[in-house]
Amino acid sequence: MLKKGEQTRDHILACAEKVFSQKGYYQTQVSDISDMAHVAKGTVYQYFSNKENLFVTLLENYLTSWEKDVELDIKDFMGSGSAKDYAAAYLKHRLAKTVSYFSNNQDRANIILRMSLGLNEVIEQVIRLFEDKVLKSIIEDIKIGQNFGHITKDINIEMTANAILGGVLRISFFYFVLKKESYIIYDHGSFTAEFVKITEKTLGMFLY
Amino acid sequence: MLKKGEQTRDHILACAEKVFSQKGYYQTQVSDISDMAHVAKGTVYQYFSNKENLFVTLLENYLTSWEKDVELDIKDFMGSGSAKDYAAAYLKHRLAKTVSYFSNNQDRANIILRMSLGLNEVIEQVIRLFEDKVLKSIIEDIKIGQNFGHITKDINIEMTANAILGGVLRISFFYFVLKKESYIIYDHGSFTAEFVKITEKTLGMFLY
Amino acid sequence: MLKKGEQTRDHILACAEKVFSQKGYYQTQVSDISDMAHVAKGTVYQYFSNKENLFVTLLENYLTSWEKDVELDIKDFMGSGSAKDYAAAYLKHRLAKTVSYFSNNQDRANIILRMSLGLNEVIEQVIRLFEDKVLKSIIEDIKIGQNFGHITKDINIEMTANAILGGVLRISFFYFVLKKESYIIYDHGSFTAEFVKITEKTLGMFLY
Amino acid sequence: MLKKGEQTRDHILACAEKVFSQKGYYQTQVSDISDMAHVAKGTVYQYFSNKENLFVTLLENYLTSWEKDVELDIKDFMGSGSAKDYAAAYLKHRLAKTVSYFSNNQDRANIILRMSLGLNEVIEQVIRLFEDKVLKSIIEDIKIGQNFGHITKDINIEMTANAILGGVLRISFFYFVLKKESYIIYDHGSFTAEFVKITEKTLGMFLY
DNA sequence: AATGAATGAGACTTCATTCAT
DNA sequence: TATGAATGAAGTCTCATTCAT
Repeated sequence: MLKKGEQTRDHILACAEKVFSQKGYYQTQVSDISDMAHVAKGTVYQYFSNKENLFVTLLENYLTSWEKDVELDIKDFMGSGSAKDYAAAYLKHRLAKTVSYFSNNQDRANIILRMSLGLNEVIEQVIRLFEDKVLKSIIEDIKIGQNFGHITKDINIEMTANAILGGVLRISFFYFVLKKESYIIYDHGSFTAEFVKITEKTLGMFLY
Repeated sequence: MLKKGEQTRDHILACAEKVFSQKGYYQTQVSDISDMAHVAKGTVYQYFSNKENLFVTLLENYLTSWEKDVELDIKDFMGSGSAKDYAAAYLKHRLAKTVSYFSNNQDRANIILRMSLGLNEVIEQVIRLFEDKVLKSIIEDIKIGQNFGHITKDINIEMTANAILGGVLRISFFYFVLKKESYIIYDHGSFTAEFVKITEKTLGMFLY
Repeated sequence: MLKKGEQTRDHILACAEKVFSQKGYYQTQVSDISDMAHVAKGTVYQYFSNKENLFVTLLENYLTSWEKDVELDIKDFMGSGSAKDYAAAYLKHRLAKTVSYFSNNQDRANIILRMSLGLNEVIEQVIRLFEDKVLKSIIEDIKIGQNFGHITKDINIEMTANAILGGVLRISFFYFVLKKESYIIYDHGSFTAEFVKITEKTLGMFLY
Repeated sequence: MLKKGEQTRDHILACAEKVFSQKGYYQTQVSDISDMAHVAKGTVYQYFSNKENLFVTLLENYLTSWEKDVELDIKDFMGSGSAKDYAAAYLKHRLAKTVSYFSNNQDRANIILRMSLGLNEVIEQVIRLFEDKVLKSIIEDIKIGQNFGHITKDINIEMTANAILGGVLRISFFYFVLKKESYIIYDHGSFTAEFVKITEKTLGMFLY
């Protein structure tokens, strides 16, 4: 069980997420957050050295939780056939998890995909860390795929990885932030399946 | 030849582009712009009702100039073979032009792809207009492709279009904003060719 | 006892009264007020949404305090003879109280009688409310006087009421704002008596 | 006939009167005036050293024109009976003329009665000059009346003069600025007659 | 651990005035 | 005589941050 202090901190963080997602970094005032959290402004400063630190804390949590989310859960793949099939399933898994990651928390999606860009150097650095991590994981996955033979070797890995990252981010933003209503028509499974199919084509998987 | 007033206005706009691109919207002060333009702060307000209006004017100009840039220039396609070939060339043309659009002016790329996001409702609306326009043009191009037969009909058009838009934006951002140095290794033609190739795969063009 | 916040607010209001009275609305800066109050500029904005609101708050307080001041205090009239005498005394009371109201606080007099006029629509409205209230109270008193028989019925009530209102305001302005030194020669009672005598004549009281 | 320059100057002055009357001194911008006059802002400064000077010029013109208006036009009184009657008629004449003065130009009335107060020391001084002049003329008229015997000697001249001045100003303001619609019900003659009747009572004329 | 009144640097914007044409 | 683009001092207001309680 969390101590009183921890609880307050987490509550402030949760409220900050909502407010930042709605208004953006510069347009939210610390008082918006403290108001929503029903604490005094000063209390926010007991847990976070300043507004930027509060925002960056959110972003860092996102990075951590994304890494945890896309980690392979080994039992998902037990007994899934040949090594090649295994590797393909692994890629799908990671793509699906990343999409899920955004669809599961739309404030988070909005902050990462829209609200964190071009703010200032400190924040920029953190968001870049996030994108780098995702980009590198895609690149790694592509290389694994090439080794296992379900992805051809004649592609521009970096550019393709960026194309896929762009696709993930844009589709997440489009369906989970901009057009929530149009996302409802999908069930989660078929939505992900569609997305994976598109990505497979971009990667040229199974085309031979 | 432009009148004095027009000249000043355009000069301010050009300086604003540079400053906004470097510092972002909220971090640039009107005085940064007037300083760079070597005019008094008040002069900025003779031409633009406020800071937001100045920024929005930039964005609106971008929309207009993108539309003009991707317009088909008929002589680019003269004697390009069958209708199907023609249509495919047309799609490539528009993709290539959009990528060029960003590579040709990096301040512009920086502003559109990074600095305009999540600022406030008015600005958001304009940037959304931009993205909408590009998205719609991709959707239209896909449909044309399907009619001409070089794009299969069994794809999720909206999601695919978003994947491609995401790819365009991310790749532009990555190579023209983030990693300028890594872009230099490409010549423009081969860069575009790579990009088009990836997109063709995403679209499943010529795969039958 | 007042809370800290209330105290500060009242203190700011008191200083604002002094400064507005000395310099007028547009010529006083918020910093003049905060300086005199020995608080930061921002503190003024904690209690008043803007400069206009601060000024209007003053004016509204004036309206309230005038109403309270001219309210009949019943013990002032106990045992004062016939109904007619009573009614006449009542009128005198209210005239005297209004004059006193201005003589008791010269900053207030200065603000109401000179500094609030022609400023802007919001402020104008409040000051008009004040004048309307006083005018209506005079009209009412005249009608009562006519019913009791000490004021003749053959007068133009509205114009007479305006003449009296103009007289009250001008005399207050002249003796309490412009020519304070010349007011000193009067004691308060004889000054008021003189004023009431003039007004009685304007009203044609007791002329038959 | 006026020269071109004189014409422009007068035209600016006329427009300034309208705008100052509508918006008040601080709320009107020099550009409001130049716009209405269809001249450039710079042109205003060819004829008036600054905004204040433009306003003061208006006020000074008012003073001059009032003096001219209330000057005795001797033929109005030819053969009007006894000296006493003559003197009484003279007083009425001046009161009536002053009321007419305001009713004839409502922008002027608005500026003098409302828009010139509490602005700044220079302007204050001019408006004070105006009021002083009118006050003195009333005082003088009262003394003449006392000499001729139609005004009693047992009145407080200064206070009475102020009461009358206040009445004139307030009634002018009320009927010519605030409640124009209610003034229309009067014909000018009967309106003035009512007003003079009230003033006579205030002065205690003919009460013996 | 929490409060919230107070701070004050600094942002945006206005507008009377100037001056080269 | 007229113009209107340019100026920049000065004003209002904001809001992240502090600190005594």
